Amino acid sequence: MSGDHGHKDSQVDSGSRVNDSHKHKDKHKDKERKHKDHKKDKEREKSKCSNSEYKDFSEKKHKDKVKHKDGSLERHKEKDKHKDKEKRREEKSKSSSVDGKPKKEKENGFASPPRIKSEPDSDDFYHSPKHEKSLKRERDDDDYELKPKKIKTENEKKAKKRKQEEDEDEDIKPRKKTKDKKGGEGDAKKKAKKEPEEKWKWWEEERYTDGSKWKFLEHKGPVFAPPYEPLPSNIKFYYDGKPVKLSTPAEEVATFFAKMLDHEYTTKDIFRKNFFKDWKKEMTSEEKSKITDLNKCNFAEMSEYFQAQSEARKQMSKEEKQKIKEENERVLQEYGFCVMDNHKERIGNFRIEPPGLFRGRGDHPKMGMLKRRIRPEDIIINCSKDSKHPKPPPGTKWKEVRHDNKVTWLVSWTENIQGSIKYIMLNPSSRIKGEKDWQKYETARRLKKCVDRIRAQYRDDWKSKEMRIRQRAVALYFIDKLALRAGNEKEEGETADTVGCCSLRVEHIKLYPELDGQEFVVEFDFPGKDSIRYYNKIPVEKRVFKNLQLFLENKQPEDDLFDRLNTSILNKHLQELMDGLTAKVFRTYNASITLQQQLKELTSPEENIPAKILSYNRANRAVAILCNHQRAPPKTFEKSMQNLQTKIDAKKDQLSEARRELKSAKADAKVQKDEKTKKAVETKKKAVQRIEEQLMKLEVQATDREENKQIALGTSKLNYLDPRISVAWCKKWNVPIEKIYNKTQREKFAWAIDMADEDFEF
DNA sequence: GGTCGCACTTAGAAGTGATCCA
DNA sequence: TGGATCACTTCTAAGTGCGACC
Repeated sequence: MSGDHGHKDSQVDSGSRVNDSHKHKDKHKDKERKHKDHKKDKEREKSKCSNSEYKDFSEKKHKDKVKHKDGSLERHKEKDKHKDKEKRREEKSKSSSVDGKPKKEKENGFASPPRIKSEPDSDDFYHSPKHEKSLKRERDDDDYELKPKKIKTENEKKAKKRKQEEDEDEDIKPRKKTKDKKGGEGDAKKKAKKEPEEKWKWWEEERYTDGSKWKFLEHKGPVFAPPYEPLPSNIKFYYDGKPVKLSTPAEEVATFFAKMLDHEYTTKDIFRKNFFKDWKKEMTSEEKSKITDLNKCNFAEMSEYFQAQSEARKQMSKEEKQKIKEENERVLQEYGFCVMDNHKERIGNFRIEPPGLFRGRGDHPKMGMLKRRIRPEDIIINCSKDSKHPKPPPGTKWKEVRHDNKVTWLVSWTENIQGSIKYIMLNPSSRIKGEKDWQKYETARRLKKCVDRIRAQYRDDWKSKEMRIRQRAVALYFIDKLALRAGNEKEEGETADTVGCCSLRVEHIKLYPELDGQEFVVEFDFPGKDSIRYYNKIPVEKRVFKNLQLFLENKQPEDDLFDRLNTSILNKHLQELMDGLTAKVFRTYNASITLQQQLKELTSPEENIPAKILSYNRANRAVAILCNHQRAPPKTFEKSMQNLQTKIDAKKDQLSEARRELKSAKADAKVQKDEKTKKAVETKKKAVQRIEEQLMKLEVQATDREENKQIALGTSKLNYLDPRISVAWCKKWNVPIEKIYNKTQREKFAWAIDMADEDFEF
């Protein structure tokens, strides 16, 4: 079968990974040293491959890497770069307009021009007075894969829904007496009553095919961070043992540090250095001359004050808490929704990020820098011309109001740490996100149809005369087999040193002709996204192994493993193999196909619902391991395991006691032979059975928790697993969908829940 | 053809609040 | 009833990949 690519052997069972925030030597890197052997290398390759295509690429790479050599220029360059970016953005905004000719957009299978249809009014809609015309769109008939299923009649649908609810009830009834956890089915039923009956089924409608994302967009703009509230006068900051009254801007930045005092960050040298540098920029000249050493600063009183405040918040009365809740709800109702093409849609993040200290992951060179406060003057608003534009706070103005319907964001601003753009976008349950998600899984399903051909091709390419093709083929093999990320090149000194497949360096792999009884083993050990360690030992095919040996020849540890390859070359090649194919599609495909296979393998028809859910979680876990989705073990992990073990021990004692009682009851019954003692035996028997079941449950829970210690299931569930596989599985085995997806997840995957039947095949 | 900016997805951590249990 | 625990939500960093531009 196309989907089977040995994942189970290579990673699913790989128990050797460790979650370890990767500590990185500051090896990275003297660029000249890094490439000092390239000339030699190139000559070697020339003689081996008699290939001319490869030769310029490494030179180019070399040139690029040298260009930021002078660290002293970085800040100026950064400033200039930001200015440059801003300028370009401004120019772009001038030229970008909904009225302009739409640029060609490649949308897999989205190909026909839109046509506005009339749509009946509904409570779900939220009309703008300026926008009365309806915006239903037309679908292309050729669009087979993404074609929504035939719309059922209302009666059919209701009957089916009722039937489903009845079926679910059957499952739910016996467990109703037991715990009714949040997100559990009982709860879900209660909540379902509150949810509006009819949700907008965007997946049954036509899609835009001209590259536009919307025709009408209206929103209230962002919610800004609350202004800084100065500390009470009795809370002091001390320098060198003496109290120092700070100016308000300096005090505000000091509080950012004080709030993080308990965090490991504040012990890190880079963090402290960056913080102090940026803090000084906020100080008055007098403060600057007085406060010269961070080690002499004492933030303890501030820190205690914030801790006390946090404690006080926890201790607030019910009424006070309720008041805050209501206020939050009011803000949500006002700012948390927008109107996009006649539908009220939830916004994902409508609050502007508050100022604070930058928390980069891993050994981030910029950690501790001051994330400045974002003001209305930094904000670009995106909405439609004919909408009611959001108003800036009194006395301020927006940087710009733009009407670009080729993008999905509502608000954007440029952050000051990396100079990148931040956005306010819609919630995952929105049409715009859902369509994209659906499309992603359809692309992955198309890969399924041609993956055998692609695999045959890259295996063939392992023998190519051209080094660049061999490298491409080996890299693709890793991306496919190990679900590695593409590995874009990164600007040095700007971010933590992390890599993906194409950016692997020699130091990240070790080759073993034989290891633990296996031939041709490759050991990977590198910091991946978010500086999460990827550690894996896998046996590979001989030809891959030989190729890797060749790639490593005459290279230094800090040299690129694939020096003839980058993500752009790889993706260009993939695009030729299949329309819309990129490196990340392999991750989606392999994750989804693994889930489907594992579910088939692990689900036993005779199992009860909890056992089936355990099987589902195990299948999900197999994918999480494949994708290396790790988490730091919860701080309370050891303790909670200990508590669970105590419970298990107590339950075991209880079981022994119950068994003893049963034995003695049996003995009594033997002697007395009356109804009363017989009944007592039955009661004791039942008690033993019940305790045995409880014990088993606790033991399963312990196993599950232990297996999940360092594995995060959520990421794969939300981003890589085609939800239709899970929905079909639930329908097939009568498992309530609420057991697999919580409310938010059900909203995100509403399209899949509605359209997938039990016989859906990825 | 390469570089860079932009738009968007993917990611783990932190924060919050509901539920459990002594 | 209140503290502990855990599921869920929010936050925002860190990736990918496309396309404009030089």
